[in-house]
This record gives sequence, C-alpha cells and structure tokens, in this order.
Amino acid sequence: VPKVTPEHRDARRRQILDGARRAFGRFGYEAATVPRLEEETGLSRGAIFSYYPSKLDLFLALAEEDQARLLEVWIEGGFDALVREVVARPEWIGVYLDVPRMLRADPALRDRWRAFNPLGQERLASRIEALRSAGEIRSDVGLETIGKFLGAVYDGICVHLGAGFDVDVDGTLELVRAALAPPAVR
Amino acid sequence: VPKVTPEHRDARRRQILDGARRAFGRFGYEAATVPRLEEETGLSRGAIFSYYPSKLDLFLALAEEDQARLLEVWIEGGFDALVREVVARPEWIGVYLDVPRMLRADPALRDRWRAFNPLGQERLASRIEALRSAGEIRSDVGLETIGKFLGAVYDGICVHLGAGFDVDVDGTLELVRAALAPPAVR
Amino acid sequence: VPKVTPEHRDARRRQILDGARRAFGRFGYEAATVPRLEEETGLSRGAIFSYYPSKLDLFLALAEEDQARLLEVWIEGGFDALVREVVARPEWIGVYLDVPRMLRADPALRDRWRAFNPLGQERLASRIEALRSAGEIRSDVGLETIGKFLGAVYDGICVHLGAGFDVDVDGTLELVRAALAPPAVR
Amino acid sequence: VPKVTPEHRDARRRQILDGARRAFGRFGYEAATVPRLEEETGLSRGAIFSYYPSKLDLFLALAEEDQARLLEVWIEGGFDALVREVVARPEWIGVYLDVPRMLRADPALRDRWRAFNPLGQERLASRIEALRSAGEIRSDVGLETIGKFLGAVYDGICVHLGAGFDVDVDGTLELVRAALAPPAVR
DNA sequence: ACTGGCGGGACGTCCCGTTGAT
DNA sequence: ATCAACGGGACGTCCCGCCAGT
Repeated sequence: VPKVTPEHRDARRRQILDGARRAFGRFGYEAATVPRLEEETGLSRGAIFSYYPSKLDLFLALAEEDQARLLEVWIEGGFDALVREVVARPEWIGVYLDVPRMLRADPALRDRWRAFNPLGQERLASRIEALRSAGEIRSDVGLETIGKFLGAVYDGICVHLGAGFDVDVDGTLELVRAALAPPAVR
Repeated sequence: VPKVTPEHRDARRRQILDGARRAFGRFGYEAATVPRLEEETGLSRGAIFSYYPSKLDLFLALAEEDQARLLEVWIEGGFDALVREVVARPEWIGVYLDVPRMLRADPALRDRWRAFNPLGQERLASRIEALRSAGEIRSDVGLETIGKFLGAVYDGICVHLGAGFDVDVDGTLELVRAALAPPAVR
Repeated sequence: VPKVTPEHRDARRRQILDGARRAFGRFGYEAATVPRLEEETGLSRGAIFSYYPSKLDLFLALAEEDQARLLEVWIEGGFDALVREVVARPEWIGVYLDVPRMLRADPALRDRWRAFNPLGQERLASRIEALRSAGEIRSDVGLETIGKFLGAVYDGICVHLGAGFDVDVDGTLELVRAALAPPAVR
Repeated sequence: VPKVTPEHRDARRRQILDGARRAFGRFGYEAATVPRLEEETGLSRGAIFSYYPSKLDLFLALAEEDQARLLEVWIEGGFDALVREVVARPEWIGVYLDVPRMLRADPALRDRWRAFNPLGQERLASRIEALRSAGEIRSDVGLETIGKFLGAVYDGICVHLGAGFDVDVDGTLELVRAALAPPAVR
C-alpha cells in the first residue's frame, strides 16, 4: 500500500476540484462526462474516484465549497461585493446553476443542501440584522423577507450570467439599494 | 387525404406537450428519458417523434409556449400577476429552469431563444415605458435596467420555487415596488 | 372497396419497382429505408406494402426481374452484350450486388434464388453448347466450367463497377475470348 | 503505468478481430450487431469499443488486415495460390464481400480503401511485369488490363464462394491461364 | 386504394463506476 | 496511489410494418 503525505492528498484534491469546476462549468453536470473530467484534471478515473466516490459527490463538494466561499464574501463585503464577485468570475456560475435543478428532483439532496453551513447562514443573518439596527436598511419588513429577496436577486443575476446575457450590475444594485432603503418622508 | 383530422392532431400535440411538461418538470431535461416521456404522454416513441423530430425540439416547443404565455401574463397583468402565476403553478417551473442551462452550453440555441417572440418583448417594453410616463415607476433609471432587474427577480423566484424553497411573494413584491417607486423627497 | 383496373395495378407496380431500384441502387438494401423508398416511388408505406408484403420481397422482385432481363441479354447477344449492358447502366448494379450477401446469410433464400428461372438457365446452356459445337469456343473444358468462369468474370466486373472502380471492358473481353478460344497449334 | 502488458493488449486485439470476423462473415456488416460481436468475441461493448472506436473501424481494420494478407499470398504464390487460399478459407470471404458495397455508398471510404497498402500493390505490379518479361504471360495486352482481369476473376470467385455456390477452381484457373498465355502460332 | 399515425423493438454509442494490475 | 480495461446498462434515434381512418 503506497503512502503519501497529507500535502500530496490535498494538492490532488485541489487538482481534481479545479479541473472538475472547469468541466462542470463549461459543459454542465451531465455533459461533463468522466472522460472530460479526466482531461481537465489530468488524472484518470481511478484517481478521481479514489478521492470522490462518484461524480455526484465530486460535484456537490465543489458546489458546497463555492457556496461557503460566496457566503463569506457576502458576510465580509456585503451584497454588492457578492454580486461583483460572481460577475467578475462568470466561469464559476456553471456549477451553481446546476444545483437547484438537482435539488428539484431529489428531496434528500434538498435537505442536505439546506442543512449545509448553518454557521455561515447564521452569521449572514446577524450581519443583516446589524445593518438594520444601524438604520442602514429598512426595518419595516422581516429579516427573512429581505434575505429571500436578496437571494432571489442574486440567483436571478446568476441565471442571466450563466445564460450569457448582459447584466447591468450598477443599475441593479442601485435598485436593490432603493428596495431596502429605510422609508423616507414622502 | 390525411389519415386524421386536424383536430385529432391538435389533441395529440396537446397530449404530448402536457405529458412532456410533466416529465421535463419532474425530472429535468436529461433525466426525462424517452421511456418516461412515453409513460407521461401515454404514447409510444413512434407517436411522439412523429410530432416532434427530436427530444430537444419537443422541449423547446414547450419552453417557447410557456415563454409566450408568461410574457402575455406580464403584459396584461403586470409583474405582480406574473409572479403570482408562477407561484400558483410551480409544476411549470421545471421546463423554464432548464433553459438557461442549455443556453449556456449552446450559443446557437442562445441566439434562437433571444430572437423568439420579439413582438411580445416589444409590447412589454412599451408597457413599462407607459407606466414610467404615468409616473408610477421611477424615471431616473433606464428602461433597460428596470427590465433586467425585474427579469432577475423573476428568474430568482423561479429558481427558488424550482428548488423547492419557500417564496415570500408578498414581501418580495413589496420590495420590488419600493425599488421601482419614484424617488420621494427625503 | 374501391376497384381499379389491372392496368392501373401494373402501372403502380412499375412505379414502385422503378423507385425502389433507384433507392436500393443508390443506398444499398439496408440503407434504403422505407422513408427513402416512399420518396423515390412517390407513394406511401401503405401503397408499397399493399403491393409487396415486405421490403425484402420488393427487393427480391426487383432482383429477379433484373436477373431475368440480363440472362435474356446474355442469351440473345452473348457475353459481350451482357458486359456492355451492365457497364452502360451501372446504376442497376446496386441491387445485384446485395444479392449474394443476402444469400450468404440465408440458405432458404439461396435455394429460392438458384431455382429461379430454370428455363432461362437452360436456354443459356444450350446457346453455349451450340457455340462449342460450332467450334467457336473450346471443347476441351466442361460446359459447366465455362459457365462458372464467365459467371465469375461477370460478377467480378459488377463488383468493380459497383465499387466505383474503372473497368477495362475491351481488354477484359479480349482476355475472356482468349480463355475460351479453341486451342491452336502452338 | 499501463494496466496490462502489451502482450495482453495484442491478445485481446486478436480475440476481438477473430470474433468480429466470424460475426461479420456469418451475418454481414449490418446484421453483425453489437450484441453478436460481443457474443462472438466473448467480450463486452466496453472492451470492444476501447480497442476500436466504432463498429466501422473494427470492420475496416479487419478488411485491411485481410487485404494485406491476401495481397501477400498473391505476390508470393501467384494467382493460383491466391484463389486456392480463399477457397480453402471461405469463412474469410464475408468481410471481403461487404467492402465493395460500402465503397459504393461512401466515396470517402473509397478513397481510403484505394490508398491502402500502395507498397503491396506496387510489388504485385512488379511481379506481373516480371512474369511478362520472362515470357510467361502475354505481352500484347497492357499490364493494367491483366491486373483488372485477374481482379475481376478473383472477385467473381469470392462472390460465388460467399453466396455459397460451388466453384470449379481447377477449371477456372486453367481458363485464366489460357487467357494470359502468350499468343502461339495459329 | 391509399395514407400516415403509431407501436414497439433494435440499433450503435457512450456512459459511469468497479476492479485487477502495476 | 494510480492506472486503464472492462462490464453492462441506458441513452436518443430510427427502423419496419400494421391498421385505423379517409
């Protein structure tokens, strides 16, 4: 049984994840066939499947990794930063776009996805809460509503980006700001 | 001398479209296999493929039909009506969700999709323009920006619905309204 | 029950046979699909299959018709005429080329083919016999051998023509003549 | 690091070629379905198509192998040896018979086939030339004509063999000899 | 008499994941 | 640890022929 340093394992994992993202992003989940994954990662089936038990698991690992990273961007830099991030790296959208479709057909997956990264979600909620307390966003609508609204806008932008349509980042962010602005005297 | 009446053909077409929508909606484009299409439509391959030359053509016929119908709802009833329509019939979402993913991988398809129903798109633009002229929505941002914003929100809602997440219709619409409201004295 | 004159039936039969020959000749038996037969004949499945019970039967009718005609040419005009005939109408070769392949896989068909047109075969044998008696061809080899030799040359020419290779008609016929010439003083 | 030794690969290749020849020979190209190829080779689709990218490629590999071998027999042993070889192994005929039929419908394939093994064709031409110089065959007809004549006779014999008809080897070869004999005083 | 809708099966291809070899 | 050979199943397509309908 050959042995290998943990560093090597991590590097391989990264190599697989990076190549897989390119493949999934370019072709979509089903069209990113194992041969294409091999090509993009530069590794063979054997190697890939020794790190991830199936194509689906590899895909989900990628999706959760992105999810965590983007949540972090949101928490750290706010919604603007989140949107600018995805616009700046549209090649990452591919993976994200496939997720909801898979959730649709597989309730078990839906639960898994929902339960992922509860800590991050909580931190995000706290941050929005803080903004609200500071009077920067309106407090006459529920936190949940704001979260869902932002989520929808974000997902919508991703869909447009993913489909190759132009996105008006500044304009959209301006409208989002207006939507969340505390009510003024009218 | 055709073998069947045009009425029969139309009925069959509907039967195929309806069954196919169920199949595509439930499973997604690739997982809606031909046997599943047969099962849902109650017809055999021979019948289905005598009306549509391929699975993709059937899918696109469905997608364009929905697209036209929803655009009509939007034009006639406004954005609220559009959102309430998709929320009321979430089983129609499935087909819609697969479209952008397919556009991503196929530029030719993207062009075809974009060029579809130009008249409807124009009519929608006119309507928004009219609302703006009437002072019901703000005129300090471009028409294009408003269209893209609404499109994004709508698509985002579809993604959430499609993925099986709850959607806060009233709250979201309220925020959209705020986003588009003409600026007041602050 | 509609009625039709025998003339009409014969005309339809010709129409089907002629179209089918074009299709079989151009594409070969398996690639000459029923839709292609429909196209070439200008008739529908129903019409075609009401005159011939299956694609194979239609093909064999055609093959036997050609076989009979070519045998007649051979009997009437000799081997030279036969060869010149097939060279002049290479589009007829297609059907002929598929026959031996089908015989190979189907012994029953082989018997049917062999038993076809015994009268013609006999007449041909008589003719060669007569030539031999007249001293025009050598009599030191069996009639059977001569027949098989000529058959092989003819089939070989057909194969070459069918494959699209050039055929040296005059040269080949000259060599055949030499092969069959009565032995001279050497 | 390959999984198997080159010897293993060669053995597998042979196993596939041999089984495929049986299948193609018995049923013909189109009727030699993939399941039948699996059965004859004793291997699965996965194995077969990992050695040959498609059924057509497998078939052509076989055809070219035979072509090369038989050309060698012709060059080394003369036309007699060639004919005796195919008569002795009639199961090899099947593959050979399908080739011209495929060439007929596919000009690209025709070019590929023609360009195959030019060295062998040249060596054969030299050999016949040498025989002619030595006075063993007539020199009053072109080399090309002789080649085409022999090719036609050979192909005709193959057709007969393939179709399951008897072939009179000795008689036919005797006639071929007469055809090519130098002209004597008459 | 003729049409063409339709059933149902078979096609070649390609897929994913296991496994035995290195 | 990594490889590629391989099994076996599923895919969309297209085929042929039957027969209901005109």
